[in-house]
Amino acid sequence: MLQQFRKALHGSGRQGLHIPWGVRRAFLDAARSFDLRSREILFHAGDSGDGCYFLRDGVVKASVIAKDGQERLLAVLGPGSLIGELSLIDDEPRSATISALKPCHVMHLSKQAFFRVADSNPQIYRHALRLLTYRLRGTNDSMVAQGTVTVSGRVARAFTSLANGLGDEQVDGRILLAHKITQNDIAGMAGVARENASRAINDLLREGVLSRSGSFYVIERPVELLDLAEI
Amino acid sequence: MLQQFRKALHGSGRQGLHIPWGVRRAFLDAARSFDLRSREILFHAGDSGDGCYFLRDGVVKASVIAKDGQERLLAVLGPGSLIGELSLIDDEPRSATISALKPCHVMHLSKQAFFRVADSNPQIYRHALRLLTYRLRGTNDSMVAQGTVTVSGRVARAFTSLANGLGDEQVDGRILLAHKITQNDIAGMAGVARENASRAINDLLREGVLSRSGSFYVIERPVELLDLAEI
DNA sequence: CTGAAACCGTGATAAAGATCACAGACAGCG
DNA sequence: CGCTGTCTGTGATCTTTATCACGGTTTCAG
Repeated sequence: MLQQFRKALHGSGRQGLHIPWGVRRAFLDAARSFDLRSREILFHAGDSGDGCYFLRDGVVKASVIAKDGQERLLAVLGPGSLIGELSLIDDEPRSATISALKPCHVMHLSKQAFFRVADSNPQIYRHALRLLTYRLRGTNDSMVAQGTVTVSGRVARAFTSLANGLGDEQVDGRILLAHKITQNDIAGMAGVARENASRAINDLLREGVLSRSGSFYVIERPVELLDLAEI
Repeated sequence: MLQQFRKALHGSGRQGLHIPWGVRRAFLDAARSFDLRSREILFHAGDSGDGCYFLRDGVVKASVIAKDGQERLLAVLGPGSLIGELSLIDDEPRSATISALKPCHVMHLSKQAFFRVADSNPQIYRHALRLLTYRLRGTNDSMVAQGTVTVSGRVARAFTSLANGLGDEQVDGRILLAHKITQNDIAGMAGVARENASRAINDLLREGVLSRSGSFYVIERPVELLDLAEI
C-alpha cells in the first residue's frame, strides 16, 4: 500500500531515488557524517548553502515562514531522504528551514564532492534529474489541490504526504506514522487554521479512516484517505 | 527590470537556461521542427510523453483541469521556453496540457536524441538540473503564496509571472505583455474566481501600476507590482 | 509532584472569497 | 451592417474558512 501512496504521489520507492550500489559507496566515502539533537536546526531558509545532506536516521521537517509570520510545513522527512539538493545545484540560498524532530544521523556531501563523484558516474545525473522531476510533479499537484480542494481534502492530503515521508506499513496494510504529529503540523502542511485542521482530523477519526495509537496516528484505510485527498 | 523580475522569481535569464553554443548546435541538429496553429494542442495532460519541445517562436499556455472541471493555468510561455521536459526524464504521463495561443514554431527532441547528446556533453545534465531546480523553487514559492497571500496579491503575482514568460521590456522600463490576456487567464493563474480577478485587475489599473495599450496589458510600475505580489 | 506551557476541542462570530445575476462592450462574421 | 458569442464590470448573496474565546488535557521540567 505504501507503494501505492508513493505511486499516487508520483514516482516509486522512497523519494524515487535508488542509487546503484557502487555509486552509493562512492558517495558515502566522500561524505562526512554527524548527528543532530532533537529540535536542532540543520539550516535556515535564506542561509547560503553548500552541498546537500542525506538523512540516514531520524526525522526532520522542512518549513518556511511566510511574510505574515505563519509557518508553512513543506514536508516531514524520514530516513533515506535527500535534503538541501536545490542549493547544491544552483548556489542560491536555502529555500526552507530544516529542523530535527528527533535525534538524527546525517551525512553531508559537499558540492565539490558531489560533482566530482557525479562527473565520473553520469547515471548520477540521471538519478538527480529523476528526483527533481518527481518533486516537481508533486508540488505542481499540490498547487492545483491548494486551489481546488476543500479543507478536509487538504488535511487528508497532508496525511498521505506524511505517510510518504515517514510511514511504516504494517502487515495488515495499515500505515503507522511513527512520530508524534501535532495539529499544528497538519495545519501547516494543509495550509489551514489549526482549529479547522482539528475539526477535519476528528472527522477522519470518527469515520475510522484514521486512528490513534498512543500519540501516533495510524492510517486505517489508506485507499479511502487517498480518495478523500482527491489524488 | 525584467531581469529583476526573473531574479525575483528565482534564477536569471529566460527560464534560467543558457545552453552553450556548440551544444545548442548538437540539439538543433537532432531535432525535428514543425508549426502549430493558434489554439492547436501540442499535448494533453495524461498523454504518454516521449521527448520534449523547444518553443522557438510563438506563445503557448500550460494548464491542467482540476477534478471539479476548473482550469488552472500553470504558465504562459514565450519564445525560448523548454516544454515537456518532465516526461522526457521520468516517462510518466504529461502533467499538463500545452496549447498554442498564437501560431508557434516548435522543435521536438526525442528522448533518445536528448540522452544521446547529453551523454556526450555532461554539462547538459548540469543545465537541466539547474532548470528543474529553478522551476522547483518557483512552485515552492507559489505554494506558500497560495496559502498566505490575498486575492489581489495573487493576481499581481500572476502578472509578474506573465511578464516573466512573455514580457517585453520597453526603453522606459515599462513591461509590455505582448499578447491578449483575458480575465479568465489571470483568474486561472491566480486560482481565484473570474469576477474577483476582474475587481483586482481594475484596482491595479486605477492605481496606475498596470495600464492597457490596445488589448495588451502594460506593467507601468514593475517594482510596485513585485511588492504587491509579496515576492 | 506540581505548575507552566503546549496542545486540543468546540462554539460563536467575522471576513474573505465564490457564486449568482445581469447589463454593457466588443470582436468576428455571415 | 446587425447578430452571436465571448469578454467585462459590478452589485447582492451565500459558503467556506479564519479568527476569537475559553475550558479541559497532556507533557515536561524542575
